[in-house]
Amino acid sequence: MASHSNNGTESSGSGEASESKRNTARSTSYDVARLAGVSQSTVSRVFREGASVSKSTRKKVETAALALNYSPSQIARSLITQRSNMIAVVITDPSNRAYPDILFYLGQEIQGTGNRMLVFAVPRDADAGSIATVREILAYHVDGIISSAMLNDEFLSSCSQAEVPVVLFNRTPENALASAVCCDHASGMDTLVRYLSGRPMGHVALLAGPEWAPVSRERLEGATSALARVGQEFGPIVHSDYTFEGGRRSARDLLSGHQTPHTIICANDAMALGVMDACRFELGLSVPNDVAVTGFDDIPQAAWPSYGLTTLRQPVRRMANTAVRMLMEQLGGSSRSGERRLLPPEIMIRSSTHNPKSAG
Amino acid sequence: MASHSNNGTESSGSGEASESKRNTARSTSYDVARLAGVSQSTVSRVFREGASVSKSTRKKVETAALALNYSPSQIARSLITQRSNMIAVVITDPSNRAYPDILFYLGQEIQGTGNRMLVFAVPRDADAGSIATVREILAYHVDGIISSAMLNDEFLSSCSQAEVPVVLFNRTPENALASAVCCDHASGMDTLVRYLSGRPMGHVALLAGPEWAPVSRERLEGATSALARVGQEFGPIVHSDYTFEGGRRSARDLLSGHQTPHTIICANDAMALGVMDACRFELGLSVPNDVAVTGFDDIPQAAWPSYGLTTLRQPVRRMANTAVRMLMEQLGGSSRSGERRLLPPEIMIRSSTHNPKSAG
DNA sequence: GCAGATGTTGCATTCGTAGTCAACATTTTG
DNA sequence: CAAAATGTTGACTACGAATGCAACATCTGC
Repeated sequence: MASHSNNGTESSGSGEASESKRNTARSTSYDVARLAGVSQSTVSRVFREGASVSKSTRKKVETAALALNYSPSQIARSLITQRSNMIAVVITDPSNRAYPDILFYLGQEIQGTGNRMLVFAVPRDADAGSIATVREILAYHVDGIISSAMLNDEFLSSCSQAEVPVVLFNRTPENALASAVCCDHASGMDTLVRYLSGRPMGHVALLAGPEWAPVSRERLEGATSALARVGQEFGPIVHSDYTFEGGRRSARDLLSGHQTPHTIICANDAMALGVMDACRFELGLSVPNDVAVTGFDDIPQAAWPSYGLTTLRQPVRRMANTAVRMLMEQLGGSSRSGERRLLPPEIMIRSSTHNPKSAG
Repeated sequence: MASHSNNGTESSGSGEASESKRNTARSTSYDVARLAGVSQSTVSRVFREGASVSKSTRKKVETAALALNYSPSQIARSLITQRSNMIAVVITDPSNRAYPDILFYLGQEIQGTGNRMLVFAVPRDADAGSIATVREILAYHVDGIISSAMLNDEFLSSCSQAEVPVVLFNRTPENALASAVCCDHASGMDTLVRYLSGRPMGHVALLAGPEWAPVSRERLEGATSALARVGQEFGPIVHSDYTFEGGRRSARDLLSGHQTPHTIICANDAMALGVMDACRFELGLSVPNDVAVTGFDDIPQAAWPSYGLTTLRQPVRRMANTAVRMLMEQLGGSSRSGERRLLPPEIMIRSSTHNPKSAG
């Protein structure tokens, strides 16, 4: 079936002395035009939406294009149309286990809009805002930017000047130069605390992530204000590193003192599961009878029977969908920059906490 | 001569009168040239490696560029240099939990080479090889392709014709049109079986993934030939769906018969952990005393104390590094297409199997 | 059969940068 | 100081597709 080597018309002999200068392996609209016996403009029109081409001409061109395995160069097209159909996605911090999922879902959603995802990985969050990075991104003429790293004002105003809309992912901008879609960590913590407060909570300890992590900070603040709101006092606040091991270590510290907590609210699941293992296998404590534990994220293993962790599910998929949609709306002009969208996490009640229903 | 956008020359502070003809938001090399009082060629040279520019001229240009927030357009540059500095990465099957990690590490590695990752997500593996997809990818003038989806010959020969090297990721091509880097599932299974055979294995059952999944097939075949090689008979082969739940169901089926296995070799960790939970919490069996269980992948929770799953670690990070390096070598001309690189997985011996050392 | 309306097509130009070549400036050498 | 070698710069064109405009073809109504 692959007979597309030298199709008829013997056109190769028609004074093609240019054979020697064939340094490009790709065929161009001129090649197609010559083979189809039309002008380059016509070829261009065949490959554009809503251009005026007669049926017979279109057929000739399509046949020629197929024979030459031609498709219009997005690069050349971008240059003239000022649209690249590429969306930049900025990520940082290779150690953050949330990024693979975020990247993946953003890729899916961007693909769904007919655009492509161009990935920029910056070593650390702090570097993300640098002027070198924004230059590099804008150099690719991307149509928009979705960033899960914080971007500073200089970065954002460069984008604004270049008329490239920016949507921040789980980061809250301080001005209207960017839109944002975030998980509503505070309302999530409020839901969780409200549920927990259906029974006596005893001493409450908080296990936060790294102090510099914005997301951890939001979760921590959400938890403390929620606790204050229901009039619940709370004990020590410990910072750890978001890992399973860190959770274990912190649990040992927390529970070896003389005033041990009865409830531990953790800033992510990995730490919460570490806490649970430390309780059960090292400290001989029962979860939830001696200690209630909660997490955040709802990673797959939180649902496994051996844990059954009560946690909050960050709606990554919907957040990705929303981020991409917001960007598209701005590109289409039907929406302006500066919009904020907060998506509430869903509470997943499992066996690591007292279930009010079963407690009645 | 067309007059390019005049961003500089007179202080743009209040001179927004030229707003009307300001159709391009980005400044170009002409703008910089005018502001610096040099030619466009000179500006271009300043931004290229190893070009001959005098010190004073370079300074003038750099100052002007900074003032106009200029950086060379990658798009225009790609058009003329025939190099885009973009690597296409093809992924499929959103349900495969391995993809986020692969995508992430590939992104990191590609970034490390000074290139960018352009992501193409195709709905199903079968569509990946379609001619429409390859057209789309080549339209972006990508310098190379890394695909974790199988690509057919038509796809590969299109790439070959366009002189775009292809590296397959965990897929074995049938010809020399593409290179490949794969996890050596067979040798991994061999290592695992050799380790297991240090003691009597009893009845051995195999829990495979979906029948259509190439990776599952390789793991299964690797296990059966390794078992045959050590003279170990093996019992039923069950196909499941790679999930925790599927593992649980399969364990119930396998272990409720009258001839129950003493060793279950699973094609991935999720299923293996499901098997372990079913054994312990539903069937009242001890792991490893009644049943030994092994997995594949070494997902984080395999190492957690409550499981301690013996498994094989797919070296995703090194595979990503290798894939990118192979691509770069082909781009640099120091290597040709058709190369195969097999990276052996690392065996992680934990408590879900009898450890020969502790058994002595 | 003809004027006017509509539909198709080609020419020439444009997008922003790289790179060739020739002109000019500067330094080195005899 | 002249001649040659070297260094620096600018004019111009190529890359590949999109598009305004004009030319041409076809169709409509009378």
